[in-house]
Amino acid sequence: MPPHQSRRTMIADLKGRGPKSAVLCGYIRRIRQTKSTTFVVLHDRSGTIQVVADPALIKGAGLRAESALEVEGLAREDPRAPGGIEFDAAEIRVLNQAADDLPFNSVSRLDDLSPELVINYRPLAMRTERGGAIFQIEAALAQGFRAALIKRGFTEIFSSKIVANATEGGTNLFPIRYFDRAAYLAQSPQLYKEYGVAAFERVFETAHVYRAEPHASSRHLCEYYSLDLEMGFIEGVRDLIELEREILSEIFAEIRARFDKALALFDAYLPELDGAPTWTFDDCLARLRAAHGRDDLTDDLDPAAERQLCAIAEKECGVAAVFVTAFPLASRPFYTHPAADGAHAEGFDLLLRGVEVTTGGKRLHRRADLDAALQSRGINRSGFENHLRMFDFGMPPHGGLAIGLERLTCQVLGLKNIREATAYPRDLNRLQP
RNA sequence: GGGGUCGUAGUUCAGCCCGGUUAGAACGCCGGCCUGUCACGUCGGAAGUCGUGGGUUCAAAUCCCAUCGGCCCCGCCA
Repeated sequence: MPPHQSRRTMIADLKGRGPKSAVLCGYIRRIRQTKSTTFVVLHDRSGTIQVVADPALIKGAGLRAESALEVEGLAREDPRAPGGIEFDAAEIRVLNQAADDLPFNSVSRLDDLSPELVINYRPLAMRTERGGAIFQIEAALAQGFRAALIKRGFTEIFSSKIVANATEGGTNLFPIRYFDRAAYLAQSPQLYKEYGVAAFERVFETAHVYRAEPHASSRHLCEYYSLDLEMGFIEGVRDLIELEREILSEIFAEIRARFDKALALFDAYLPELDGAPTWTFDDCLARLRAAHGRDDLTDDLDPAAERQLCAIAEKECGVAAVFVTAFPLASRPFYTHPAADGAHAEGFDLLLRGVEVTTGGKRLHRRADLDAALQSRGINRSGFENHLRMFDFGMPPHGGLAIGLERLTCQVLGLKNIREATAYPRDLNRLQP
């Protein structure tokens, strides 16, 4: 432990230890004054405690919520204190005074504030119980993804986010200047994941990806965090669906256990995905026609259909999630492996609680097939020569999937806007903080 | 990108339709009082270029036009 921390005791370590003199460091959550006593609710990363101080001790110190303090004193049990333990302050040092015009504080309800304000003051918002839990749970989801895959023999890769070509389609990339050449921010690690398969069979990457689509919606960002995996020697899309079922169930179980208390602050939903059905795109259309009389969908689902399908799945199978397979091939990227009928894709989406959180599928693994796919889509093959070469050394049959981390966090916690699960969102208008 | 809606103290809002005294409230902030609070209570105070620019009018937070921004829905996707 570094010397400057050696005197400090974490608040959580005071519980059940009897009277103990200590130095606490933390933030003020609340101040309550009476004539004889001032109560300061002090919070550190481990917990919260009521500090009891003589008014003379803090007279003129101008204590305010959110200020950073160091408090020296004695912890003791007291039935009058919240939590049964409190801290008698002998000395209080203000390490940094908070401003007197903060728009909210760490005990505010973020729901009562404008979303914009919450983003502009993100670190302060994260100091609230609920606002902090969102990002701790998001971190746990990403960490759970990595742990589940490492356990299954996947190797983590770190691909460049500066690329020369589009991987999915050419219209939605952010162009950047790379010295005297044109380059783009990567919209997906797709091609690099496939190279990873050629080397390691199973790889994953978690990183930001960039989409220059000027959409204004509650579930899109120009920069989002993608949980990506790719695996070799698969037989079909079922291998991928079963893998995702397993790892998500595993991650959700871990989060239910670890964030037991925090989850109560949300409309949380972390189901076992064993029961989630797998329906083909045509099955879905039939169900939507039967349940909602819809006959307006042809090549893709719309947001209303995604909500309706999850509701149907919940009713039929008890889980508000659906794996949708066999989308029409034309709506999928060039590297998509067709299903046996040639018209549909050997791919899938996972709809969770009404929103698409995953897209995955089997990829073309033979150079000639990729070449033909590029040609039939009218994509200029000259930029892909180097890419196609990577398929010349025994690229196995393979496939993979990508989960949008912020979307997953939203769906799991019942958040309404993806910006709630994005610390520093990038959208059409926002570039700061 | 299309449609809808909103922008007034630090914050959340009322006022706008039907233009007219010093633009209000709650919370927060500052100060006083209060034998231990725990959303403490209580008394007082400070705090607003009414998003921005233009127009109509004797007079604009209020009406008109433009512009910028927020939120919701759609398109598209993770």
